[in-house]
Amino acid sequence: SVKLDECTERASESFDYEFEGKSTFPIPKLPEVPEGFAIGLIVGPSGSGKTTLLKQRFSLPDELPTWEKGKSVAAQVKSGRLEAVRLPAAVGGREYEEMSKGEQFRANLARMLKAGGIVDEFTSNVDRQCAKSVARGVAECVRREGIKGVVLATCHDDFVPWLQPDWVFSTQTQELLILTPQALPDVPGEECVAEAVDFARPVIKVEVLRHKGQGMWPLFREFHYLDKTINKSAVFYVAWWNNNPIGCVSMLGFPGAVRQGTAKREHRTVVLPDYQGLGIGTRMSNEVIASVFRGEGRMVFSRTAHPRFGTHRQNSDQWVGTTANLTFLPLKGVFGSTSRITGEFKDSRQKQKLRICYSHFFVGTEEDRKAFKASLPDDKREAIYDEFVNVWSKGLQRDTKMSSSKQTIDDIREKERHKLKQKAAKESQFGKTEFSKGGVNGPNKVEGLVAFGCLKPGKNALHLTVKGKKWSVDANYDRQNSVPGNLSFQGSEYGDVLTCANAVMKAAGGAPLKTNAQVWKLMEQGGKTLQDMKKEC
DNA sequence: CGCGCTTTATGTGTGTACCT
DNA sequence: AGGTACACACATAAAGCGCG
Repeated sequence: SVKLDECTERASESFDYEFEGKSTFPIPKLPEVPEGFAIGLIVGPSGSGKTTLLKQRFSLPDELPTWEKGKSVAAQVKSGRLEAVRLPAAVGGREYEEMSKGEQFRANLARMLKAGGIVDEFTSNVDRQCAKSVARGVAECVRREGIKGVVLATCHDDFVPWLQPDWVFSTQTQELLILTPQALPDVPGEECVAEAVDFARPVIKVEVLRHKGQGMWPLFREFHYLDKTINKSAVFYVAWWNNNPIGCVSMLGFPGAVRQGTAKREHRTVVLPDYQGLGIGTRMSNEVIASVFRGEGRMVFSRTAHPRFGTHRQNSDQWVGTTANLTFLPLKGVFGSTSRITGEFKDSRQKQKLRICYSHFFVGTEEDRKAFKASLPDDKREAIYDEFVNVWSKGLQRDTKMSSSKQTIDDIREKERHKLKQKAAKESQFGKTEFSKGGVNGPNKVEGLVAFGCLKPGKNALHLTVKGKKWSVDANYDRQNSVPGNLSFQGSEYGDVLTCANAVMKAAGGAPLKTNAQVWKLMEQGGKTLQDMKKEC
């Protein structure tokens, strides 16, 4: 627990992360390790519980070893230890305080090479070549002297072959690997020089590959900022840096009669915490989206609540806003699907309703668009491309309008919150409704609210019996004064009546009802059952 | 192997509220 | 009365998975 101050609040806000001053996280569970082991290794990313585990299971000392002033480090460690940690004699002759951080780490390591020695942040302070060399030195020393029970924790695992530990535990996958130590390999270019410092910005080469199935989602799900679910039909892409998966993107087909399988949308995008802040997320996502756009000839939509992602797209000429840009999660009305979400993810969805979300349409570069057009099916090329240009130009219009209105994100958020308040006021006036997946719980649970959007006042509505189930609506309802009248509704809501009616119409070979007006007409005929009407078809 | 289930968020069509 | 903005409901493509 920490005290909430302005800085913490601002930090949590800019990551769109709700923080109430308390954070909890599960401590990894380490199974029993082999009796009498020599070296154990705990591996996992920063913040995954390595240190906590060391404290709980292996009594990690709170303080580092103390060093006497005016006395060389070499004089305060056992013989052979400096070689083991690859500290040159010239360095070992110095006082502890005169050493660099990397050298100090190795000096402390030299002191911990004893039975039950516990070392956190193993090789964090040295370059990777040196790490391998140190690992080999430690392994040699431990084997030579028959030291038992040394446990090292680290966020690297590149030196494992040179350490040959008896077991490795991953705090990320919670897996314990029991190993049989093998002969130690030589470290190429074994001499360990002082840590090289490179101020040049490194080039990060990330490869994004399609991954069959969703087997890798569990690696990323914990780090998705809102939601841990993934759609079963999501096509999954993984970003690799060297041989490490560092992020993922998934794409879904876009539903809708209008789109007719011509569009896709982005679904889940995650960059693992250790790699965030490098601009990988937006590039990775753009790469996948551009390839779907160019190669598959699909228009691409994407909706995000993440401020960085959204802002990037707002400022990019490769994206235009859609009608849902800069709104809260659409509240599909009191009967809408979002209000029916139950179970494990209800809370995260509820929170999402209070976030400004960005919705964008990918338009790419000139070159992207050429490739997109080229990959469209011949017979529909012009039609789909026209549609693309149409959506694009509408988006541009909206963007222009939006930027000329000079509204800030805060203004929009305030406006959206106001809307929610009004909705809540209506609910408190007419009572809150309860929903289950199949519709409304029991009869009469929806009075008032159902009349808001669905039924005309003063008209007797539909009385139906379908498959033995009774449907009746008596909508004597005074809309002007917004007071629920004598409304009773058995079965379900308007949408279900429509669906139900259409099902019968379809079975009977009639035209489906398309408009509310048609449904009302149907309702006005009151007294007839759908089965009766079916006979008339 | 085939079928059914599951999931998402858009544009469109429709109705409603509010302003001038 | 007309115009604009807002609000809500609807249909739906697609891939994997469980099940028979």
